[in-house]
Amino acid sequence: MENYLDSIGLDLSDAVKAAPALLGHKLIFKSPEGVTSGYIVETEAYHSDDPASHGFLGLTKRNNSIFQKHGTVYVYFTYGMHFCVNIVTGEAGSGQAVLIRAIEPVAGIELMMQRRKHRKLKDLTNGPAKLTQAMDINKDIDGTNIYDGPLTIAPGIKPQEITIAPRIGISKAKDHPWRFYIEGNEFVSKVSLEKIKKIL
DNA sequence: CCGAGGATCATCT
DNA sequence: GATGATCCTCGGT
Repeated sequence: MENYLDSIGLDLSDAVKAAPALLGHKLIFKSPEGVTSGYIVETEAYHSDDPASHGFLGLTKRNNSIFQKHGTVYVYFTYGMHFCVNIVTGEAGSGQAVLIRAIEPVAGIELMMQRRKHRKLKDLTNGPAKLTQAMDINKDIDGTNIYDGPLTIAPGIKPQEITIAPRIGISKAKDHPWRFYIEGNEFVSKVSLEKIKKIL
């Protein structure tokens, strides 16, 4: 057995398959200050034929890593102050990824509290830019790989119920129901009124 | 609880 | 010059 990811056969061949498959797994980041981790409770898929995907318009300096092999970490900076982290999926060059939108804090909570100005536990990592702030994830790890980089995936919890809902925070292709979250988890950024369907 | 508006800058047109 | 895969504060209900 090579590592955990191979052992569970995590399917990163397609963003829409990988997004729900990642739910429940533990996201671990080793920073110089210490290790922080949390269960992934909310994701969004960005497919290659998707106008909302950063890979849609082709290769640029900023999105280079979304065109690398699956498992590559793609971090981008937006709104002048925020970072968001993605895990690349599919064939190299296809330009698709899964955005990590929220996690449930597990380890390094004190550290995350400090970085988040001692906000309440529930406001620590319930949003894509909040979790990167709490874990201190930035452009430095853009292009690293979850198989051997500082950001990795490990065993976590088994979701009892997964809700599929429209993506949020974007202006294009909002209609694609490619947001996934663990139903009932209080660290999900925003519970949707429009629940397309539920799967186990 | 909820919605509106501001912050702030890399990237793209 | 405009935009954005967001967050926070503030004001109303």
